Amino acid sequence: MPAPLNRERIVRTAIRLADEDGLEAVSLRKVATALGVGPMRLYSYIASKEELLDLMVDGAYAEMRPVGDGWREVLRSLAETTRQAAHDHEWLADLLGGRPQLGPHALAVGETVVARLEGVSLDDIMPVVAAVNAYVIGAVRREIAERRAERATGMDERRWQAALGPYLERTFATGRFPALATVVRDAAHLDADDTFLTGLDFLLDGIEARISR
Amino acid sequence: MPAPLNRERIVRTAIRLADEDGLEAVSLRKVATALGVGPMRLYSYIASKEELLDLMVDGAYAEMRPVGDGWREVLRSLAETTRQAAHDHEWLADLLGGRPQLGPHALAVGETVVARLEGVSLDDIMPVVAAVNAYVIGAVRREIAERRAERATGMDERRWQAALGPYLERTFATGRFPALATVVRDAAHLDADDTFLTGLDFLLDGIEARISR
DNA sequence: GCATTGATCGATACAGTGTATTGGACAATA
DNA sequence: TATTGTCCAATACACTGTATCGATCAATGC
Repeated sequence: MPAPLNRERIVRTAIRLADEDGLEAVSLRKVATALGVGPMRLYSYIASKEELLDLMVDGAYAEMRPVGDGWREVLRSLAETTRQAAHDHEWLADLLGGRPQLGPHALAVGETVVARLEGVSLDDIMPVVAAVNAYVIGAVRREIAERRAERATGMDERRWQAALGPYLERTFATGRFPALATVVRDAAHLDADDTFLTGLDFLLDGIEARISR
Repeated sequence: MPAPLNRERIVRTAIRLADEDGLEAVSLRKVATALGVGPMRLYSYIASKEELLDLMVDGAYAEMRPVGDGWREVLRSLAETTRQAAHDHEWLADLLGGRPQLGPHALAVGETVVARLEGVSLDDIMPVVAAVNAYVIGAVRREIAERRAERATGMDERRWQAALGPYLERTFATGRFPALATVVRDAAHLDADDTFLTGLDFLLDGIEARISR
């Protein structure tokens, strides 16, 4: 008999399974089997699968370490550490924003960020942090979704256009989306990093305008 | 025998079920039953449940009508019409951003937006639209998640603090999250509309700075 | 020391899921 | 008329989350 069962071991196992084979590989039976116990044993430690998913998310928050001096650096770091966590745990993109994050590690991240937001007035803190979080969640979801789509349509990840070229080419050939076609065909394409950072800078610039008002 | 079966009728039925009882009420069996056919019939029109979900999302895009003169109004309108769709179809919040949106109605929304973005240089269009979309998706997800949590913890939706007060009160009483506690306790609280619009304005302000450069 | 109670935990069971497969009815062809 | 091919419904499979029940075993009362 290995270490005794507890919430943390259950959550760690679930995270491992999700890292390896995606969120749909996380079933209570599989988690239980990986731990060498019967499925019903888990219900001594968690109330439902939903709670397990919440605990997994909070486990991911435990890896996030926002740092930096000054509000801009801190918010940027919050964004990047969240994005990094989603890269390490792609299933996080499916769960982020899906329900309020009130676990201890999520609150700890929030505490660290808020505590370092010098120069931001009390009433501005919530809207500012909420906006950055919203942007990051949306951006990370799209990024992971694109990554999966690329992976699904052959292992080519060189360029969007090459991957789903046939479909888009055909669609644009109908002439129904001329403006869109021009952008996709002729505009410069940023890579994932630059896209993320560019959007983040838009937001931080806008926040700066408010802050220093 | 009613109208003949087709994709559109299947999707409309699935959307109705999701509107009424949430996304987890959408099973192929239930959709089929509502249409008076056997479950397997649906596979003549859709390849999998995932495809049905994609079609539902594209169906929601069909209701979005971004309008306005000038890039700022258009982007604001895009944000608001997306948010409105998620209010009309809460399940949309669960699906938005989860996979690339390439259906005809989603592309049509993109076309409308891009076509109206006068004054934005070609290379800026994609990052700008992507940023607004990312923000909206994240913001809407959080908003819907909060709404559900409020609904779950009793029908009170007056104030966050009142709804999950006990848990937060207890947590803050530990003194581990002093900065967070101060913000939650003492800062002004915006309602959902203002929170959404404030964050959106941050982003649009930041975009404006770039555009007019 | 023995009987009884109470908690603990595994196995079983249930209702539901997405979807593969199979078999039969019917239309079109030879 | 015989045969082939197409369509569609029913059955079946493997799996899900979780309620329930029965047995095991420790602690308690006499």
